[in-house]
Amino acid sequence: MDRSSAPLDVIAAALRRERDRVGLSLSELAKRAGIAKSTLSQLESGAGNPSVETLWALGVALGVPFSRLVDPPRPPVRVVRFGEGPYLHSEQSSYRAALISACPPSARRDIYLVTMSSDNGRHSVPHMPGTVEHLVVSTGRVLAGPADEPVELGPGDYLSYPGDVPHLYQALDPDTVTVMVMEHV
Amino acid sequence: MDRSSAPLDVIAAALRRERDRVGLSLSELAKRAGIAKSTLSQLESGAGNPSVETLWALGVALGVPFSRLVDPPRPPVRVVRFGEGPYLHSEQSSYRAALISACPPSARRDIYLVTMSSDNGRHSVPHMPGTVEHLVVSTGRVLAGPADEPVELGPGDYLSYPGDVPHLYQALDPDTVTVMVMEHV
DNA sequence: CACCGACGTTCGTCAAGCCGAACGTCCCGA
DNA sequence: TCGGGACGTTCGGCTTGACGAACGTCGGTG
Repeated sequence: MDRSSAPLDVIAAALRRERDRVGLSLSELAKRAGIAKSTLSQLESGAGNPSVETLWALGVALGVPFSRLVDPPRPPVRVVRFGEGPYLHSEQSSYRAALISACPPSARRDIYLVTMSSDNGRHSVPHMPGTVEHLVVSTGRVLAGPADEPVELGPGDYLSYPGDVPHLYQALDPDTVTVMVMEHV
Repeated sequence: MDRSSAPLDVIAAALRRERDRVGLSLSELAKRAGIAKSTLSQLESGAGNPSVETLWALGVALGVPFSRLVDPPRPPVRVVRFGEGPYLHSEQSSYRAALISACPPSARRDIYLVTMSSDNGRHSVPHMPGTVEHLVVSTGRVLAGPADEPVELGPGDYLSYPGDVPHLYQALDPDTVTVMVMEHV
């Protein structure tokens, strides 16, 4: 089987990391998870390809969500000043979306700062299946949501909807600003 | 092994669901994932306990993140009007954080709308390990970040930092509003 | 200094995942 | 009506994950 993108070594690292964060010995963790310590030893050394149940049991015993074991780690402090972000200009002139926090390798969300100076609106084609969009309006009024049931929003309002269907974003005032979280699941 | 909380049936259901969402036949999906269709057949029928590699390959072939296969489903459209959220009042009077999008059962982020009318600031104890906080300031100036290296922010500015260390949030102007995404992994 | 317990690793056995091949079913076109 | 193709399921085999037992190492103790 192709192991190029396989998370086996990531799992190995995560197991070690989480285990000594919790402060458990290998033997102790194995006992709590109900698996043989030989098995755990091999997994932590990078050998082997655990079954879902085995990994699940380890996640439970460690008190961490399953996903924590299959993709990695830790972020630094990061600041993006207003106007600094790498802006994605649309061919529709007035729309600008700044990607202020891109999805790290296997994370699950992007954060955009969307500015729009009123327009006939922006229609978006569906994104990846499972995507969810979250909007929080900062300034101005906005019409957004699934193409067949858009919602009008004002400052401070929040809206979420599936991103894997056609949807739209339309400024109703000049100079609107919205925070958008695109959640990839 | 204890199968009470094991996600095997969830996986089976997810595989079927995702497969016919994508519109692939069992044979076709097996081919693309590089696994035997007999294997896939058993998995979809709920039998068996796939290895991580097998499940990973299926996730890649389906174009869905790994986690999508071990925990379920889909969100509706949801709106929270400004001021409607369930506010978490702090003992420090001027701080209000509205949880506008709570973390679904096994998701990975909460979204808050934080309003603060200037104060001597709010110090927060560390959250769960692995937590990351993201801030986008809507109005006013804010001093926020890890307790040992806070950053001053203005409207539109973005900041992220580990949430599992002591950190602070302090309004520098009256009536500040910030969108905060608390990411649990 | 020898003993004992806890640690993590290694080894042989058994069970189970994964595989390819063969099978039964359905549908469409000759 | 028959044949071909795609579908999903079932059946031996080979491979490999998971197990318990035994092992070498380290620290603390009588």
